[in-house]
Amino acid sequence: MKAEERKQMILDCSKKLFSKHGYYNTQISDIVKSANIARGTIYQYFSNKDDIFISLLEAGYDEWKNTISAEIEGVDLLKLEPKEYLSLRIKNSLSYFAKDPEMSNLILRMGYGLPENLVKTINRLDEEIIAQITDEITYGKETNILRKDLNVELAANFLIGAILRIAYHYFVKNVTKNKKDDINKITDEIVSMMTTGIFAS
Amino acid sequence: MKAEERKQMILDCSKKLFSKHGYYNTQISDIVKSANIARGTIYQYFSNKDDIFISLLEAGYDEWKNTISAEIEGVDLLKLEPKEYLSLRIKNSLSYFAKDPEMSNLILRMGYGLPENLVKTINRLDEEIIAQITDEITYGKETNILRKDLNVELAANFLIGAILRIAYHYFVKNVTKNKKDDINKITDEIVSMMTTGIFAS
Amino acid sequence: MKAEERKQMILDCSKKLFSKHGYYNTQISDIVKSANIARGTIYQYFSNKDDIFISLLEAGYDEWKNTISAEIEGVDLLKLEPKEYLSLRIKNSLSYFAKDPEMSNLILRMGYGLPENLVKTINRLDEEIIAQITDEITYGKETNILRKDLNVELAANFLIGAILRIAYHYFVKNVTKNKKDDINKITDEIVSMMTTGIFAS
Amino acid sequence: MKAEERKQMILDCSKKLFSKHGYYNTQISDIVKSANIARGTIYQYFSNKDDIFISLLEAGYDEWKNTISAEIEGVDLLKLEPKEYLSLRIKNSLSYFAKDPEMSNLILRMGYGLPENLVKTINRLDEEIIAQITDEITYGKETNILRKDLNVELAANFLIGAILRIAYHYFVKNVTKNKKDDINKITDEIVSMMTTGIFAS
DNA sequence: TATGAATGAGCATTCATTCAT
DNA sequence: TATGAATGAATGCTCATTCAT
Repeated sequence: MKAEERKQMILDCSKKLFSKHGYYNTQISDIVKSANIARGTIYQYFSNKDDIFISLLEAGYDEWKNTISAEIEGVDLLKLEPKEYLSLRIKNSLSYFAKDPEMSNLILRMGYGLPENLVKTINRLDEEIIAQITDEITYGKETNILRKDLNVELAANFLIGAILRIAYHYFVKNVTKNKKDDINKITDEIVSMMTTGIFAS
Repeated sequence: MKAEERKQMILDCSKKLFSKHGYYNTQISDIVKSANIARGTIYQYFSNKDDIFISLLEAGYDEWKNTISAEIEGVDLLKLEPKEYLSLRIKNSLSYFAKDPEMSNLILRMGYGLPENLVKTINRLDEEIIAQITDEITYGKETNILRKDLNVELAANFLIGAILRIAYHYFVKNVTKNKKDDINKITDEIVSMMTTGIFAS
Repeated sequence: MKAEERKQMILDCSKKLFSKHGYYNTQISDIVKSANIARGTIYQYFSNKDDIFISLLEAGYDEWKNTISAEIEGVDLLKLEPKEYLSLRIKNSLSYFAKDPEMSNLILRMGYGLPENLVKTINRLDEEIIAQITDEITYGKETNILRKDLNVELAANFLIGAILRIAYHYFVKNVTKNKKDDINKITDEIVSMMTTGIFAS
Repeated sequence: MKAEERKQMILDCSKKLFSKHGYYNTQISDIVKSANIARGTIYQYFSNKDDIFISLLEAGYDEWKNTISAEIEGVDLLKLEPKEYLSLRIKNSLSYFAKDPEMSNLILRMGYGLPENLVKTINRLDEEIIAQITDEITYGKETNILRKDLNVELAANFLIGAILRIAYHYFVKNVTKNKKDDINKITDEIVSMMTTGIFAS
């Protein structure tokens, strides 16, 4: 087996294991067993455990970005209907994630690298939150406040995903000084997007 | 110091440390040092390291849910303008996260529990994705496709948060059989929400 | 409750636990829970864990010795038939052990204080040895070498008990210089006892 | 050093230490120090501390059983005088224990696995019991009840070993319902063996 | 005398990485 | 280049004992 092939094989095995058991619960010994190579051999291809994980992530993000761009080549953005354009972009991303659930898990899941029982707890708590939102959206549909054709499950995940990301971006990663103002502005913008969308009329 | 106070103090110290260094890189010895108690004392209040982390998460989610609900009490949902209602709900959540960034970090950040250098890599890759989306939104504004008043940074995070969450929900957590159909349906729904919002006209 | 009564109650609880789980697997916290007293109280009656165990053993051995002697008082040794005398002595000891199995366990069992799975292993190995001896005694009876009325199970335990004790006494506890001579002499004496008994003809 | 040799060396070092200090007071760190290997190396050969101890016991019992059987091969049991046969068997066992006192200690000693001071106490109490029996046997000889040529020390250990083993077997391990009957029967059998031996006349 | 929270030394085990062959 | 035995720092948890109340 060629060096490049072998390196790729190690990455494939690692992806499976990291995705299934998380970073800390995947041991080098698991990887070498799965790849059917000797313990030391792995260090001929990667400088350490981190290096493997990072290689995977870099490759995953790269492919994601390429997937997004690739199919847009040859399409004149300005000739596309705006909605079609957005649609195309979203479809590309979703296709990428749908194609490779293991890599998607590495890129998307929260709390990877935690012990299994903690992950369970997190999932349970998360589901409680989603349930609450789901109930409200259902109620909104019944009372004719929300569109009858709204997919409740999807809308709930959409909203929670958007809002949590924003909360993390503005209040954890970049802590702003004037939070109160921010909250109002941010809220208004979200509401505005959820009301009239993002397109110019 | 009363037992309840001491337990709370341990939780506070743990929250700081878990939030800053993640689950695996926070050692029991760090916590006891920070709480200025003896190694064994912590096991009088918690049965193990997991228990501390779980206690924190449970409390955090609880407070989040209470924050959401609390201020809605006494408000007649049906008497509120739909947009006002949505606004109130979002504001409550954001307020909660803005108020306690450490807990927010535990609840919101992806990849907690990973070694610090991996988190750095993830953040870098994430930023590259956001940059790409940001560019496109900016371009969309310049070309009058998107609303001139759109906050680019916020819209980018909004979109990426919503889409990643949905990708995780449909393609990692609940793997569907007919992915192709799903992708199309999901995409249409997202586009629809981003175009005409979620409200009944 | 009087101090003396309470001390006795602690000893009773300890005896049960030590007998059931061994020295190392009986924790002070188990004892205080079982005795329904506070953690610190136990140290008002005993200086430490060892002290409790030793107190139990001392009391047990004392009672054993008393049981042996007690019923002999008033009996003129020389007026008793030799066999009756031996019989009385053995019966007294057996009665003592039969009366208090928990204490007997503390005094008699080999390997107490070991983790449970080790004890299991020891028991298994011991049974294998006994099985081997049992087989031989059975064969000896069938071939008319041994008395037809011999209780096989009892004889096997009798022999193994006697021999192991002697081996321990002469070769572990008091290591002798001239082992070869010793082995021969010891063997002869055992055979002699097993042939014509211990009594003067 | 070959793998098999190294494993054996670890076992040898462990045997010494377990025999000297007992199971609980022999630490893994003591073993690795004594074997002059790294802490982790021991776990390449044994899965845990128990495993080492069990390996030792299994090997010890195996060798014991082999020692017993080995030298009997080629000897026609039926052509041997009964006493010679018994003699051979006992000699074999004693030889085994005399040859390897450390292993013998693991197999024979009561209470291994207890803290050193407890073992001391047990030994003291045990000696008191033996002293009492010794005294009586001496008296029996002086009064011509017991054979003049009886080795007092040996006979005392013989009797106590046999009786304690039987007590443990019948009253601790297999608790019988009708103890009183049992005691009488057992006593009679013991007395019978100590009077006319085990052989068919 | 009784309490039980606090203590902290002690220990088995894990696992990424090295390096001689 | 491949191997896999050896390494040893690191860590969560236990539990007998103390002591202020």
